[in-house]
Amino acid sequence: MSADTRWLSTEESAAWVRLVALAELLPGALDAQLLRDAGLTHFEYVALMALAEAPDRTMRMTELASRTNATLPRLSHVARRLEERGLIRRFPCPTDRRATNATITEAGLQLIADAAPGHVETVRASVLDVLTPEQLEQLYAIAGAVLARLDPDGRLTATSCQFSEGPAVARAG
Amino acid sequence: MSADTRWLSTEESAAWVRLVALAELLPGALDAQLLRDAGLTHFEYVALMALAEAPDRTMRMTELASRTNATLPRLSHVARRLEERGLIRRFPCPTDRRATNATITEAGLQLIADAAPGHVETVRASVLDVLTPEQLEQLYAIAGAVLARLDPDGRLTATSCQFSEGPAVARAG
DNA sequence: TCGCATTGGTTGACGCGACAACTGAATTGG
DNA sequence: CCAATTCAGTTGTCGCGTCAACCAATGCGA
Repeated sequence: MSADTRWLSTEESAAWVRLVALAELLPGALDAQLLRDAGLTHFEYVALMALAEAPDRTMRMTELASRTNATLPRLSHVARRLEERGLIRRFPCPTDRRATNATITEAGLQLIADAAPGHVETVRASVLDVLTPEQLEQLYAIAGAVLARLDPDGRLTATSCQFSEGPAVARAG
Repeated sequence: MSADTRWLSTEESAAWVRLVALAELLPGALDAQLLRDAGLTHFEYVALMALAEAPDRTMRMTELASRTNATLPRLSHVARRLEERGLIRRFPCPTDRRATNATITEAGLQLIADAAPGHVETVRASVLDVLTPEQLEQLYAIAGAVLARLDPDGRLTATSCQFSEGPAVARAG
């Protein structure tokens, strides 16, 4: 154990404290709005959105877990609840009988289509609209660098949980 | 309901996805290291550190909750566990008999003193050391802007959970 | 000084996520 | 072609955080 710890400078400490506060408060804010307006956790929303954007609206559990930065047990629990609510369906994969495929139902598509505008509004109000275009780019780079450390193998880091030109639902519906 | 939702641009979506992934993965990483090496949640660590740095190593529950971005019920539960472990003590405030004061014990001071180097090491390895000084400044500004939205009244946003020149424990012990 | 709203804090119930254990299917090595 | 390992997924248990309800003390208005 090295006794020569490099303690944090004032600037480092200040930035770190704010990042920690952000990481603490952001998830709660997202959950609060979505639960209130759509009865969905932010994680559930992201999972449903990922399915909606997938080919055939279907994805393997493992891949869905990767795309949503979740462990497999966690996804399994969430999938059971979503299935009980009729928002997704699960069925064994025909080519690999170990695997399970999940598909979003019409009810699920409808729900996220209804939830999307309010969610995007919240994301804009709480984050995107308070940043300049340069800051947006900086955030992209900074988060990318940190994620490279937190998820070295890059197996996680969902590539998409939003939309550039409207929800996939609109195109797929 | 305004039907004219401003969907996310490609740049916005990319930055947002990374921020969400960061907020999802960072807390788990911090908890994992601290639990493994010190048997403490990151939240418990922050709370103990706040007490260690407070005058008389004592703070009102309400203020401690503010400084740690926590709700009062959450802090109350955590405080009970910490007290059962002998890391803090609670006693009624003499001047306001509604209030409760919390004090960190010697055992608590010892524990965070032991835990601090490893934690700082993790913070450096996963975040600080992968950012340039400019990025550190950018992160400070970006997180500040977002926090102003998430916590408009500014009641939360702990001002310190780290140290510029070594842990307060060293000075106070 | 009485009545009422507010503040400070605790408690209990519930839901979600982590972890470990487990099942069954596929792969690999001899 | 069988044994051992790995992979995909589910389930049960436990701990933590949220919410609502609650109690006690304080402040405040009339």
